Amino acid sequence: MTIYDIAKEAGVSASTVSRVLNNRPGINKETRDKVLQIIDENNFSVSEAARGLVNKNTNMVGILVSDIRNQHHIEGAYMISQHLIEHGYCSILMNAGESNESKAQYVKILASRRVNALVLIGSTFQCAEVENAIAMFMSKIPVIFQNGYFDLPHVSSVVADELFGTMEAVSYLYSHGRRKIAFINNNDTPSNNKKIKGYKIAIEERNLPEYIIPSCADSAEGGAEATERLLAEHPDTDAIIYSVDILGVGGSRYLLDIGKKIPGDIALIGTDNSPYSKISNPRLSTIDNKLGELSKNCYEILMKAIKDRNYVEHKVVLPSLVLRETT
Amino acid sequence: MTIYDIAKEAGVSASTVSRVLNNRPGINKETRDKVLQIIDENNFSVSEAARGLVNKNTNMVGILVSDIRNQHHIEGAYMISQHLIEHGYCSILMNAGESNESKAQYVKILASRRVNALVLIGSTFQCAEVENAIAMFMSKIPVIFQNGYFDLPHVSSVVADELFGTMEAVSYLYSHGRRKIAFINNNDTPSNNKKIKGYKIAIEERNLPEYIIPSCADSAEGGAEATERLLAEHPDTDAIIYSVDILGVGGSRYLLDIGKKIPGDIALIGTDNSPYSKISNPRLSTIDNKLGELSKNCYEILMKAIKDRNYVEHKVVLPSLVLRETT
DNA sequence: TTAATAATTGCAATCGATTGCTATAATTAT
DNA sequence: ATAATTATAGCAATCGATTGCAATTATTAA
Repeated sequence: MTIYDIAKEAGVSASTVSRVLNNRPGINKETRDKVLQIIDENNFSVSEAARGLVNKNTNMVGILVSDIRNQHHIEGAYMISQHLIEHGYCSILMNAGESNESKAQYVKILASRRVNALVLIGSTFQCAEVENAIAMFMSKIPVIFQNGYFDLPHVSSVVADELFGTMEAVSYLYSHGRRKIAFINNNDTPSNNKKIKGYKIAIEERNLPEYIIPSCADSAEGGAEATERLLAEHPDTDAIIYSVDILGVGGSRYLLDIGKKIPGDIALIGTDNSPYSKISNPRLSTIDNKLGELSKNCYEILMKAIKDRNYVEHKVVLPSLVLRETT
Repeated sequence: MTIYDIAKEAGVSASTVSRVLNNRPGINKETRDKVLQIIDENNFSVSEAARGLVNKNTNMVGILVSDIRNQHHIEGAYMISQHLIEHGYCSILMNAGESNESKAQYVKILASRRVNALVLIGSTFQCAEVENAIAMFMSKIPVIFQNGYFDLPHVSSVVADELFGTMEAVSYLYSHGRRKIAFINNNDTPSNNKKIKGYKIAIEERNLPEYIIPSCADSAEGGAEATERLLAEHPDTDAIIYSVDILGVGGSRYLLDIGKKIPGDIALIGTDNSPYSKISNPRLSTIDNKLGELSKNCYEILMKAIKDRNYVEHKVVLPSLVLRETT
């Protein structure tokens, strides 16, 4: 069913139907009502694809998420897509896959769909492949990168200063008497690298020993296992910072199981202030990277950029410590 | 940049470019290479909208999720969209909003985008508004409803027999000596109603008292608060079934805080075998509704339905108990 | 050497909308 | 009653692709 079918039934031309559909002036009320009635009777809905073709505007925004199963990412994507819908835009939410090549591939797919803007959520997009894909296929449309940065003139960014966050955590632990502060990392991402860097700087500043577990599975089990590894290597550890909360949840569980007191023997700080940190037992202290605020900034920039294709902004938000039962 | 621009630069017609783009036979290798080179030099990507217009096929599938922040929903959506991508389809993932009207509205939006199929994830879609919207605007394309059922000839469904699951939980608790078994519900959804129904049947069968808390906030705090309410009303409660795991996590926390032994004094069973149930302390026993299996069935049906527009299937999967530390 | 066949490529219509311009009918002014 | 103006509605081109059919050229057969 097309506007021609509607036109025929209503005894008018397709132009008239189109004008009714778009509330254009200069249509007789009777004609308009008649057309509206036929549209309603036939459950007709306009093809956005055809409309987009002539308008050169798809009203679609691509949201690329590095791991859609990540609570924070999805929360950000959720906020953005809600706002988009309210403004008449439709969002194509995609999970970008593991490899850099596949991530770049998704950029190309969204370019083919001619999205009006692109939002990247997740630091793992920060790689040459994606940067190139954006430079090649998305150079004409606004891009907002949440949690990462590209040196491209039309790409806005919103990042948490994770280096600062981790430094704050070390600082807090130190000021409460901890001297053997460890860092347990899950995987190698630009975001985690910043955390490690912050940790190293803060540790070095205070002449403390560096206890780093560079990688482990991204799960409670992984956190438990890494904590076990850490203690085997450095039994005198008296504080642990985890690169993500879920590791801390598993870690605290393990430490309790082997009879350690938390925070008596060992203090624990996770990262991200995730739901896990709130419900874990004991409740996990955490570095709050203000992901909510990040997302909020992200869609605010997005909205401005959609209106004004040349709008670009770079925003940094400062993390803060949330102290609960593990410190 | 369009195929005409490419054609001009390559000194051929647009038809030729199109044939190269689609790997059609009957093009001289030299011509093909030349065209490919120009395409590459210009970072050209085909407009899927224009392509979809003539092919009457958008290669897009709509995935409507009732709450994208729900870990299970998003996991299902993730699995489906991964498979779609592998098969050359693009998925439009949308969060459908609270009200039934807004949910129906989203169906219409996706219809306008001319998706090739629609996946509904979440029992809350089971309402007249959405059913009507589908009957009106999506009557020609396959629809797969995960976790709910519509009496429409072209709508497939995949559901967990939650009634059975809750009955099993009661049965288990009863056979382990519990006689004051309560049910705590978060919100009023078709899915939860089935759980309550199963609870009531199983309770009645055994002539036990019905302890029901009909609603509470969908969070750990909500679960704690509801558990407190339950005990105020029925201090003799010796087992609780929660409509979702997160309530049980909050509940167990509260019970521990007031000095109850778990499972000594009170046994706890959550629902859905979510990550929360695995990491909570103590680890929560749960009714596993096999959401993973559900999603797997869902995309299998989806793939068949995309190939054969008339394919319809109704699948029921049986939940099972996962026993951990709270029973 | 000429006819027949095969290999390439282009023309033009089409998909489902939108819109500038023109044509016609209805009003109002003179 | 005629001219000028306004209100409506349609024609046809356009957006960026795809494809059946025709046209041209190259190749092979007779």
